[in-house]
Amino acid sequence: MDQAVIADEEFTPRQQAVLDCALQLLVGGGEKGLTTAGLARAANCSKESIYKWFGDRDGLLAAMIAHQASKVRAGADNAHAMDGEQFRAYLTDFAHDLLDVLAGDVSLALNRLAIGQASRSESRLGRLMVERGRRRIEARAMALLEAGKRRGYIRYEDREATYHTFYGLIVRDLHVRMLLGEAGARRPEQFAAMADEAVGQFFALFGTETE
Amino acid sequence: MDQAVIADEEFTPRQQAVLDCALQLLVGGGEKGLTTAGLARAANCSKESIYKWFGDRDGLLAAMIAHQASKVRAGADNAHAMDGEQFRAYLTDFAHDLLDVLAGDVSLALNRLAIGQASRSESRLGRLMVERGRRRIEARAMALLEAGKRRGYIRYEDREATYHTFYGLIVRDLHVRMLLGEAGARRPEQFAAMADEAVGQFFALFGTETE
DNA sequence: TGCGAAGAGTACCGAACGGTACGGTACAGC
DNA sequence: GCTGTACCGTACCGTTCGGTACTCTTCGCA
Repeated sequence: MDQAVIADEEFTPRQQAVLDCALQLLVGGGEKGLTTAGLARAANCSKESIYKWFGDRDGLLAAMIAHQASKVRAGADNAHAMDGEQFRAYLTDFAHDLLDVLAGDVSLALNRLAIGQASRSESRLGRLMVERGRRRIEARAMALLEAGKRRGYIRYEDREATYHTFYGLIVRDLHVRMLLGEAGARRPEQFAAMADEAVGQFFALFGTETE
Repeated sequence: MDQAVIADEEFTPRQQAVLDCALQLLVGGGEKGLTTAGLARAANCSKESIYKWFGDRDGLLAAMIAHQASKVRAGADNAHAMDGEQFRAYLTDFAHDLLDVLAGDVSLALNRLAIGQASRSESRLGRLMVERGRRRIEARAMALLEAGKRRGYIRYEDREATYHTFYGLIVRDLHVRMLLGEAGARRPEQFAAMADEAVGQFFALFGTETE
């Protein structure tokens, strides 16, 4: 809006290396751990190059978000003829992947960064975060739900609302608690069980088999 | 832990006024909008007094959280003989109150602050935030669930898990989206409908009336 | 009336950070 | 060999902010 929006165009390998280094610094020390001087030192590049490539600090942060989002690949949408068991397995996979993504170090650090800056400037980073990171996995879920409905495994009226309910059943308050740094909230070994339970509840609400 | 933990003891009225002013600054400008000099100017007090009262900046932030938490009053737990309709109404009230609290300006600002600082220092503020703000409303919900179970309106095994599911049905991904500054996420006029729907889904999962 | 505590207002210090400028170096193309 | 380009490393600048010190006023109290 106020500036040329960072497009999907790839950065040079050198720039990507710098961005990865920046992400690492951000994960390690939070927003205060990511300074231009520190990044230049850690990435063996000059501050001048950083400013030449990304404009200013906000441009760097936006580039980091775009770069990280470009690395997340949406799971292939194998919507071939699936039976009910496969559909349930796909939903469970999605739930598990969602929990894994949200609990990732880089994801948490970037979300913390975007949230910390959300108060002012109408949150340009927050918008980027939602559009780049969220839409992708959301689209995967939407396609999955649509396929399940078409085959009669589930029924619903509003697809968006249904997805949001599914999301709530999976994530609950885990995301915010992880963002707050609550150590007990990150238990990846329980993600499988949590995904199973969420899918079970989702079928209880929207399934067509029993009831 | 590392310092004398701020207890519930009340601050002096003068100090509370300063804390309220600090909260206002935080709401208005985010973390960067809250500086000691700015607070001193806005609250007509001296920086030296701020440091004398609260120690350092972290102490001020912790005091702000404690102060704000002390203002949130948990709804009276009217667990008298209630019928199913009343129980459902209580749950709906809880859901609506929860959405209102999470969407509040001060709550969002404090959560953003705590999340922004959660990366380092093992998130002392985050812990404070969870313990002070969350436990209270959580306790109210727990008591409500317990009463509903005792009277046979709902059934469940794990009370904590049941509460978390209820929370997920109510909040979905709204909280994080509001924290990210997504304008479309704050629609207080829809909170009533959302609370209704969440309670309906909750009963579909845990209710005993119509299987 | 004198005294001491509390606190406002201000000046100040040191450190950190964003951003810029400059010198030095490797390399590609001619 | 000459020149332009890209880039590293570093020094530098202006600003901001956390935190401290000092003065002056107010007010309670004996």
